[in-house]
Amino acid sequence: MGMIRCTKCGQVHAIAKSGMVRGKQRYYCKDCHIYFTLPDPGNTGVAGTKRPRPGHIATILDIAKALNISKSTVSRALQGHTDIKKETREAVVKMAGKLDYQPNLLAKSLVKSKSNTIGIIVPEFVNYFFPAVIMGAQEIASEAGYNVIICQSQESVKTEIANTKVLLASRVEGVIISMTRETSDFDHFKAFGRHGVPIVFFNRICEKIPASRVMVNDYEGAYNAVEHLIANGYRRIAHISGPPNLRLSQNRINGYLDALKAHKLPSHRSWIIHHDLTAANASDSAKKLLSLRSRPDAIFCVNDPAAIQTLLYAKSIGIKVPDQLGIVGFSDDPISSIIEPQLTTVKQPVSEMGQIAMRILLDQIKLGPGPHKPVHTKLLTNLIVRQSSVRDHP
Amino acid sequence: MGMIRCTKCGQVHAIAKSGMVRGKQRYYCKDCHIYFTLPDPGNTGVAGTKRPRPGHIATILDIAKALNISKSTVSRALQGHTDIKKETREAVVKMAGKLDYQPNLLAKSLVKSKSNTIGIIVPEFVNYFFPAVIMGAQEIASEAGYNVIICQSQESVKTEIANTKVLLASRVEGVIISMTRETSDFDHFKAFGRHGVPIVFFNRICEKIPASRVMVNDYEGAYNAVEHLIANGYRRIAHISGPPNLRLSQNRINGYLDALKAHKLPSHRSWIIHHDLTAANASDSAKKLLSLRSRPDAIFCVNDPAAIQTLLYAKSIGIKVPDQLGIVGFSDDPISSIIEPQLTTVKQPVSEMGQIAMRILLDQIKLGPGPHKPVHTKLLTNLIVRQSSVRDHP
DNA sequence: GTGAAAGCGCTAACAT
DNA sequence: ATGTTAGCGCTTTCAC
Repeated sequence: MGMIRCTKCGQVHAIAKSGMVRGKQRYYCKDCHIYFTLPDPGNTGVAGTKRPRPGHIATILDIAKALNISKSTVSRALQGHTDIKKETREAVVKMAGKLDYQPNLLAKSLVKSKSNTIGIIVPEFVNYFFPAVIMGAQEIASEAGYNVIICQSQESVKTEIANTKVLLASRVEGVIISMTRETSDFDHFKAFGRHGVPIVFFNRICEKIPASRVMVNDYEGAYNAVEHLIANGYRRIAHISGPPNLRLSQNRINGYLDALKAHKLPSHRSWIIHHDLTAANASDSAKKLLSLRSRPDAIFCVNDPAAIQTLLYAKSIGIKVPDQLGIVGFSDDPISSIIEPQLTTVKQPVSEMGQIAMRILLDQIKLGPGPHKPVHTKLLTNLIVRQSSVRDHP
Repeated sequence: MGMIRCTKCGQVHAIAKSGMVRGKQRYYCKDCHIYFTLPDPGNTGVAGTKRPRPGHIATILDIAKALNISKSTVSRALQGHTDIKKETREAVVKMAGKLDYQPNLLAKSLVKSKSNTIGIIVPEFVNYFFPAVIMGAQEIASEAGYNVIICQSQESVKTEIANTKVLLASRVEGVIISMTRETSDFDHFKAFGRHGVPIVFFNRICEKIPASRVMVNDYEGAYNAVEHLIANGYRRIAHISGPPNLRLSQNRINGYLDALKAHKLPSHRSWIIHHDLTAANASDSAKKLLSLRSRPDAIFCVNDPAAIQTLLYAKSIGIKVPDQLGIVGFSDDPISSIIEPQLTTVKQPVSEMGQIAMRILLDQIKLGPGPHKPVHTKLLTNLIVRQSSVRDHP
């Protein structure tokens, strides 16, 4: 073993290498039965005074060393533990400030097996709806001391699956989801359940998963909207619907159909068009409907962006709204009150939706692991009557 | 020590308690010099076969045990290390699936001192602008394998400071920021620099920090907008500006003033109103300007939401746009092309702004620690002439 | 009231 | 090709 001498007996003959400690070779003296490492050559002063390289972020250990106390004490002081001497706590806090200490949430989450993080998955960010829901949700989460990771699935199942992986890997404590328009396989959502991570669906819910849901009364909202059109003298009422696999599309169609039925009005297969919720596609759908030989005199749209495209298209080809065509949307997008004529719409409580979804989720988290009874919340919509559906002389 | 017997010699007299291991009491036999723990009473089978309690998330150790290999091998197999036997890798992957293994990013980030996470701080989510920028940014981040934590400061410095703390604690590798309208103290941003976390400001930049910036040519955009108004015969041109401490407000004011000066048109102190960028406040500002004895015949607005409120207010009191009042906005919000008359606006590349900010940030991260030369990017705007500023007979 | 040490789940350097 | 071990930064028994 060369010139290594035991720190106790000074002998050289009985020394063996024995692993590494903090990057330094550890030796073992077979005579003295002791382990030791060589003192740092470049640091002949007090042992362990290794000053932090620049760019090093201070840890509780740095604070502890600086104050000559243990890191447990520092940890306790920083957490506001009661049984810590007042002066000690003050010294720790002061030193933390001096060393520009920033707690490491990753380490904390790891040791506590609790990330204090909520995941949110939404399909897009383009329209008013989802950012507004997120605002509401984030507000409640912050109040409860939770952070939020927001994911956009971009209406792609593949991305949605990737999102769930990231959230799972980030050990979120719960997830709020509005699905992709094309999601029809739900295994990736089930992974949350298997790992005890509660889910709350909103708006675009998944019925195959026993999870909590926040929706609006889509059926009644649609029913009222169509009834309103009927009351205003419209008789040939068409519907631009959303993707057929979304429950909200089905509910709104049913409300639409039942309102027609209740008033003994005809419904045609060709008067219902499913579209994919993109703006371009909505205006195509409007075009299709308005080129029908049996042209509808009113269109109820699954959401405001579709209604707005419909309105714009009608105007562009010289169809007068509301005289020749009545239009009602769903959501109350800010554009609705600005476009001319102003859009009649079924207003849904958007920000509240996010708040309530988050409250339900936090409750489930508080209840701890194990499956809980899902909560199904149905918020109320109300019809905002504006110009696009009201004729002076029906 | 009661009835505890040494696992080697079977004696009882020389046993001492010696700390805890994995929740179990460890004992020491003074005769044999060995440590041991008692076998699990409820698990008399093979030692270490403790099956996972429900709700337990599988770790690499679980996979390792199940396959009777070491966790390093599992770790390497999962990372796609080259020097792993093919069969071993396949077995590991298969078992990972069977055990529903989900990697723990917190642990990985901790050990690698690399979180693969970027932070974004924006003032709000209400208007089109910030969500659109975030979309662009997130797109680039995902491509590079980075996750994003989005924070809303809600135009509150206090919240903004809290946001920086969270991001720092989450060990984000970089941050993209658009400041609060009221941010005038910048210490909380400096913390990022001190910890080697690069920042990129966009839109609402901070000049007191030597960080990268992404902006548009605010001055030229404003200049062109005002020159366009002048070309259309407007002479008494007012300006609804943003919060005075934002650089973009100053730049746009300067462009406005210089355009007036270049064309020898008057500028009045009372024709420039600062507002706080909320919708309600914008319409107040419009009201103020339009009640002036020397009423302006055109208004250039710092952004589209303000221009839209101005337009709505003018219409509400019967002022004809563009005949009696010319209006130009900034941004090209989707509403601009829908409102009537359609709004002339200085279009800025919104999504690109997010993309470029993220690219710059990722570059700085790649360069590693240490201060780097900040990159200042100025994107080009272009004037979209619509109806709100074009008179048939100037 | 404080310290010592185990351990959260993972990676990487070293040893074999 | 695989195992052993230390350690990322923190919390939390347990011991004194």
